[in-house]
Amino acid sequence: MARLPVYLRALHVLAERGVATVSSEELAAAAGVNSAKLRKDLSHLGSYGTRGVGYEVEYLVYQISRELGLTQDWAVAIVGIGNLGRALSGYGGFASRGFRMAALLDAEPGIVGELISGLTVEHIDDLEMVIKDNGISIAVLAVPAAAAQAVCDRVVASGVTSILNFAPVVLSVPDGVDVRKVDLSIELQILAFHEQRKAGGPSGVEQEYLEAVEGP
Amino acid sequence: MARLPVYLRALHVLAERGVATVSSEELAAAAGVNSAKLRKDLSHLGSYGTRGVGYEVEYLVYQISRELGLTQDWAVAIVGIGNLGRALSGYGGFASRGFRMAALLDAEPGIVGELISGLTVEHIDDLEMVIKDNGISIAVLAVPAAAAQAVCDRVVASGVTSILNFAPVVLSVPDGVDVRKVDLSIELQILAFHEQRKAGGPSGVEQEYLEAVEGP
DNA sequence: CCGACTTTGTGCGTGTGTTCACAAGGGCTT
DNA sequence: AAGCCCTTGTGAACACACGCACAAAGTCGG
Repeated sequence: MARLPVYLRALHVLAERGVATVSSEELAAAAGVNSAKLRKDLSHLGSYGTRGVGYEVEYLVYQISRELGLTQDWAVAIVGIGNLGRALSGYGGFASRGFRMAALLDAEPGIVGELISGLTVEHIDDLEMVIKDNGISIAVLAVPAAAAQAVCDRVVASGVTSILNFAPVVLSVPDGVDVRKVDLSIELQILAFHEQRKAGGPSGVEQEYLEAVEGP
Repeated sequence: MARLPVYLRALHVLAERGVATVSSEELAAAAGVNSAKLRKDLSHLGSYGTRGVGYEVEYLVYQISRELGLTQDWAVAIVGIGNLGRALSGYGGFASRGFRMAALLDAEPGIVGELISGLTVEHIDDLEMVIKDNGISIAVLAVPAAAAQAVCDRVVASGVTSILNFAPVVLSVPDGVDVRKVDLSIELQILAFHEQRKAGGPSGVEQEYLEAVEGP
């Protein structure tokens, strides 16, 4: 389930505060979900709480981490070291959860060789070699839209089976390869949609198109 | 619907290629969804295609843009000009869709005054003034987790009703304020989860916790 | 002008996710 | 040791979204 990471983060906060046990009600509030949903999620992964008491924070952290595969070390490559790629390479939230930035790649000669977050940027021509040598199974694509599919094909051919795509295109990949897409512009558009709804919605302006196209 | 921006992007690509009309089947393939779903989405917003022909690309672009509120100009503020804030301020996908970066804010004296993407970074002490003077209704939060709720409260108090939150915390806001959360670490965790599933899943390691805690 | 073909719009069955509500179960107090 | 109270785990109703499949509708060729 996609909510497990949210629970996990809330649990980490509680653990830092020294909380030993937590009820489903409290944890659900911290995670921003319904308590029944949380209990069902946790029971679904077979983890047990104690009736009358709640869940032991440390135990639950371990169970969820294991379920998510965070008890192992994942080597991640970032392809495309523009502004976004740089931001991602320095993002602390990755390393603290078992993700190790293992390689940075770019096509721009002015960027290749640069030292960023302790890693030297390598040339994308060496992509296949870099991926195989470092045992990379997850790639982050922060490249321009026009290059995304080509880069995607190459990382898949090199053995990568999970891709986090920031380019605004729909990638096509073979079966067995997972793609998650983060589109920053889409998020803003969804906000604008709700914002407009608050302001009364688009009703009453149905004729705008004709006016814009044909003149009033 | 959250899929409209995806359709819109696909339509823009088609428009650039000079395509005049498109069938639901073609557009659905470009957007990566089922064609029946696409038709239902489009009919839901009252837009009409032509049976036997398809949808007129230009007309559909306008209809969806209007539905999403992209025909108006949205002023956006970015709070927190770290690596991520810089990447966002320079992201071209915003300006091309009716979003205008109107203000950049940060608390760090070394950053305030800096010129980034044509804007001077302002001090967060002036947040209320900046938001009101620029008519900002959407704020992007790229601040550290510890500061996020406080900043959120301030932008809401200043009249912002839509927030795009990159900080890894669950923000609490009054009714009428929309929050969308982008958590880069969560996306990777979800990928790791599927990656682990492919490799055989967490079965067989149930005893690891006891061993890790109590010794073998 | 007519018929065949294409594509939209939608009714319906199906499956999934969400929520309520409650019984089962365990701890804590007396 | 016994009963009370709290919390989990889950059964069942509900709501929603998805996709198939088809009828309505409009176009194009003859």
